[in-house]
Amino acid sequence: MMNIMEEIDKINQQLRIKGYKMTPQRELTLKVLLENEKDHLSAEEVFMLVKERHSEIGIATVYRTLELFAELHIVEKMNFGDGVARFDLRGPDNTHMHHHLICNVCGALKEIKEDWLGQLEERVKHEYGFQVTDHRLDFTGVFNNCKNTECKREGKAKAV
Amino acid sequence: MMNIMEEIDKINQQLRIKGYKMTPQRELTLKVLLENEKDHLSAEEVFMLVKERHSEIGIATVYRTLELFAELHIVEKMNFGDGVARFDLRGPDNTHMHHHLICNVCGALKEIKEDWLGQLEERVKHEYGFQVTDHRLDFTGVFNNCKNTECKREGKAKAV
DNA sequence: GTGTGTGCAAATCATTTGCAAGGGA
DNA sequence: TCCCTTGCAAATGATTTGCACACAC
Repeated sequence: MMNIMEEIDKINQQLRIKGYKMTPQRELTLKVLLENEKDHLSAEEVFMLVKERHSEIGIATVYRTLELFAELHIVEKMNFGDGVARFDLRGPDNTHMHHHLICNVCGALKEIKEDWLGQLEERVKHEYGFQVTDHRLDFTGVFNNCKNTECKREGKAKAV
Repeated sequence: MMNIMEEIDKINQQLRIKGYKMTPQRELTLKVLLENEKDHLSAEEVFMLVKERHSEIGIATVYRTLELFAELHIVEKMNFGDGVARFDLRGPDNTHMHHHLICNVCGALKEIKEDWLGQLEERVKHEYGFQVTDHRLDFTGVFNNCKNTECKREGKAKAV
């Protein structure tokens, strides 16, 4: 993975190209996302983490920033069924090539950082006449080594 | 696909086993789901369709019914990013073996009624020590024959 | 200055819940 | 009777919006 400052620079450029500015709020939001890349943070979680370093920020700004990042394909807005939107950084080229394993028992969420769907996308193209631009693949189940039998899916999307 | 009355009977039994009753509201909700199997209806859409035949029903009942059906694995509660939960009937054994194609241009949603993930589930099991119980696979992109270039994803999950 | 970005508070919208009443075993 | 179920209205909680102000080019 790239250096955080490099990432920020690159996204700074992306913003400028589209006529947006890199503000302290946006930069901090980005840092928080980069530093917690493995967790799939909700807007509220991002807000609290940003607030630790920049206490004047308002939650509406975080929502607006995340929405902007989603439009620019910097992050992906996902919903794992716990009632809040969660934000997942995309890859270096803003590609989306990872999948999720979600443990039913402890709620842990692990990423598979590979793209397993090349063949299936070909199949979709030929059999269904559908040109794929993005995909989403989540597996739910249980980790063999999941010890956490009492806490049942408490709505946290914590990295494993 | 099975006869609607047979389906209802079967689900009736599932309910009884768990100590629940088949009420007119539940039966109508089920009928609406079966009759619109290809559309992925939201709770509000189900509510309006049920209301046409049973005008006294309250929307809370529909929410509670759909939640119950989801617990019993009769339907699956899904989120396609348009801000509402949508409900997808499961197969005859309450299995979940279909995938989605979502057109970015017209918003159409088509189901692939096959399970393409057997191999990948094996891979997850061996490489990640994760026992899969369910999965979700959505592709977004464009249908080659999508004519609908002006209407951009209006939030409807209409069957194609 | 013009337009973009921000914080605050109020508004919105889907969904959930409390509660009193209905109805079947 | 007991417990499940329902409709209504009110509550909830995440997200969005209106607005006045601040800031950068």
